[in-house]
Amino acid sequence: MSSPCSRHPHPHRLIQQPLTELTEKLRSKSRKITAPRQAILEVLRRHQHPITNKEIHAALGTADCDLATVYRNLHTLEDMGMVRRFDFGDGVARFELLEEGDDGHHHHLVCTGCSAVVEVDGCFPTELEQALARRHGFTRVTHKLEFFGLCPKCAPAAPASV
Amino acid sequence: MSSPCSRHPHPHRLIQQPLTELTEKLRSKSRKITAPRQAILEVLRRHQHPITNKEIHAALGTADCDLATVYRNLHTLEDMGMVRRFDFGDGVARFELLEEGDDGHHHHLVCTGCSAVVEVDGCFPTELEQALARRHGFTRVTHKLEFFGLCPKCAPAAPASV
DNA sequence: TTATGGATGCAAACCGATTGCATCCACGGT
DNA sequence: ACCGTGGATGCAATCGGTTTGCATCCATAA
Repeated sequence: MSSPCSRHPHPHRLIQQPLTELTEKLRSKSRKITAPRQAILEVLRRHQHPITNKEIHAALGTADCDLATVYRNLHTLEDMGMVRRFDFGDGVARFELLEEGDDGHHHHLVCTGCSAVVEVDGCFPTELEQALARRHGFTRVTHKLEFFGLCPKCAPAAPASV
Repeated sequence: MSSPCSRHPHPHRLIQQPLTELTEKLRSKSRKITAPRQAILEVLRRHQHPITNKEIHAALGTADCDLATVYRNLHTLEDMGMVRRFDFGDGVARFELLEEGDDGHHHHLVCTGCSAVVEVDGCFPTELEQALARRHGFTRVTHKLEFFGLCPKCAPAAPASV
């Protein structure tokens, strides 16, 4: 359901820095290395697709902590640039752990049937984004872009059109 | 703050069908033409940028109705294809009235400072979207895309970079 | 070892949005 | 022009995701 596409690997999502390296980053910014934080980072490390606060909380297992703590820590990690927040338009925030030096800017292809997620490499409208910024005098322009569709498994019985 | 760019008009947002034509569309789908509905359509007609339920409710004036009625009617209008829902990522739904025959697919450039909105004509990643769909076997692929940045008025005192 | 400020647990609050239910009224049928 | 009916509305309760106030706890530096 959420296995990466084998023919078109997305390496930036598969390799992950070890936990110690992550906690070291916490230490370097004088944030405390607590049990909930380590557990949350461990969960994030194991997931290559955006994951919700609730899913993180559920995946903590024995290292359980309060849901509010999960929310607070994801804010902290986001502020520190260690995770990136994604919005699939369903009113639930999702997060991905970032590699060192990666700003995490990429997009997803989400199945509207089963919620399967494909990581999309590359970013398209960069030139158009700059033209847009210039035209309207905007600065620091970025964008949010996500794709939605039906995955092969969820394709309708009588396939209509592409 | 929200005046359309004069050098690059966005006609699809400026002309609007008369109210009678809108209510006629309601009648044709056997929905009742009620006072709240007319008032809501009138408000939508006057706004060329996406507007929230709460903003619509506030703009009703004398034709006031319950906020829940606004929510319900926007669902109805969306189902009928008369309005399109947009998501600026702040957890609040926004709506635009659609022209006859327009599916409303377009994007926005939103100022993160003052929330000014510029309508963006044209749609970019169509070819890439199809390539993406093909590659992963997805069908009926669409996308959500919105741009964010700082408008000229909100540009920082010491401008950094584009 | 200590003290100190950040982190946590718990519960309440918040906010956009939805819904159950009684009442109301727009509209087709007569 | 009048009825009857089912959709529409008002009101209040509810829901789900998220945030926050506060007392307590504990990771870290001194």
